[in-house]
Amino acid sequence: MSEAITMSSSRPKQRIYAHLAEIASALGHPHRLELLELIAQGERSVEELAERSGLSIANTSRHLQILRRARLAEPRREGKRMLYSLISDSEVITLLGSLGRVGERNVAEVERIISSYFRARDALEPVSRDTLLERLHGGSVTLLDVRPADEFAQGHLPGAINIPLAELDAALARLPKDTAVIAYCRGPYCVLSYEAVAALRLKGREAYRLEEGYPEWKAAGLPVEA
Amino acid sequence: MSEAITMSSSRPKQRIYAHLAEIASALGHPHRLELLELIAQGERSVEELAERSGLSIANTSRHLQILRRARLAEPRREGKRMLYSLISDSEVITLLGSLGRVGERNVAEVERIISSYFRARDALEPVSRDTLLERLHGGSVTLLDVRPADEFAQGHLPGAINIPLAELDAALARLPKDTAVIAYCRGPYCVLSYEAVAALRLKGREAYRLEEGYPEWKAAGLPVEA
DNA sequence: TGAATATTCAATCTATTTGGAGAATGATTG
DNA sequence: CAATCATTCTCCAAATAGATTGAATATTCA
Repeated sequence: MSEAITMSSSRPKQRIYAHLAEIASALGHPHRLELLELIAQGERSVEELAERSGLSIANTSRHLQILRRARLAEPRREGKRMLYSLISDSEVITLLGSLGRVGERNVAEVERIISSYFRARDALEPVSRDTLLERLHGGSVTLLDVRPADEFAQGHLPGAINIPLAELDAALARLPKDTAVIAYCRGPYCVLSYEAVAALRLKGREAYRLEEGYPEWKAAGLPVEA
Repeated sequence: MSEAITMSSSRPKQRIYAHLAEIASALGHPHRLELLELIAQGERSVEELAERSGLSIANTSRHLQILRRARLAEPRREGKRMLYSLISDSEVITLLGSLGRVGERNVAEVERIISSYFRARDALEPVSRDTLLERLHGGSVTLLDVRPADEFAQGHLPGAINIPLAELDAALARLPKDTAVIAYCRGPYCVLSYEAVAALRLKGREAYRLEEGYPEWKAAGLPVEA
């Protein structure tokens, strides 16, 4: 029997798989996926991450340690704060994108949530990156970033206007009335842009949602403004 | 405070992340990564998987249930056997590839194992898919599949000769003496082809390792033979 | 030193891994 | 059709690992 060989009980492979499993485990908790989405916008302190994710500070810190040990994120100290960022942002964002694609394709409920919430029938069908580039080139379109101001400040799509979702009603005047609006936010599962589009449509504006967010744009190597 | 909005405590997102976390958790154990590598060669029964992974049947079955609930693999019944296969093989293989790339890039020890074991200095530097295609086109190269015969039978690269690693010494005659050999096996971390190359070089043959395996080739949409 | 941030600890609760025993399912045979 | 066999799944029990909170402990700044 060639079992000893066929069995592939090889040391180097198993050591590699042990590390890869640690990375996958680190992605294996909803809170950590959300933390990664937040960190992907730019470096952020533990306190901010706790506030935006709704977790306690201690728990946030604990989760961050796990991301850190798996080499997905890394902190740097700035005064009393620890600012976390992704380690190879574009590789990590690609990995998260791939995870999402498997979910959308293989898990019926994910597909259901996406098509019922993020891709409403009619004209809410999201705009792809290529379509956006085309329409920006054509001219008459306003690109709207609805993330909080500090996330916008750390990087955004070239030419985008920042109006955080909470201020959208008050700041409507800053959006040209006669051009279509394309809104984006943190990523494919972030609902800020979805809600912005709904709100704008209620006001009679022509609005669409970009199907990806700032991190994916940046990971694709497209130019960003800071 | 716009916390309720900024906090992104949105239902649809959290439901999606719960599913994605389940998928990631399913990848979060070395044994399951190895099972996936085996399943990626083609459908396989619980017994075969247990034998090749070195796990007990009960444990193998348990792990397979987890892959099943995460919608990464699926069984079909054939007589008394349950044959497991990947659900969207090319998406799943892409995900595994992306996981591997993050590991190679971010985890120093993974990079170390790979370059010391899989990429020995000199001429053992692995051959890329493009190089393979080029050299196949050029003619004088023998493509060698060193996986077990049943895996070969379920699909292999066009024109490949199958000599399972265990039989390599005995079957040396089947390899043309004057052309270089490029060997491949189950995937980037599979050691069969590595050992085949080492063995062939001991016999004075010119041999190289393809840096990817059959599943990656197939997932890339390239033609396969069965 | 005191205030602000982040990490670690202790405690608790829950989930995962594993082998072994046995149940369930489907094939085979008398 | 019953009896038997092969294969897979489930349940059990013990060990291990993970998640969460509040309290205690660093670390830095003023």
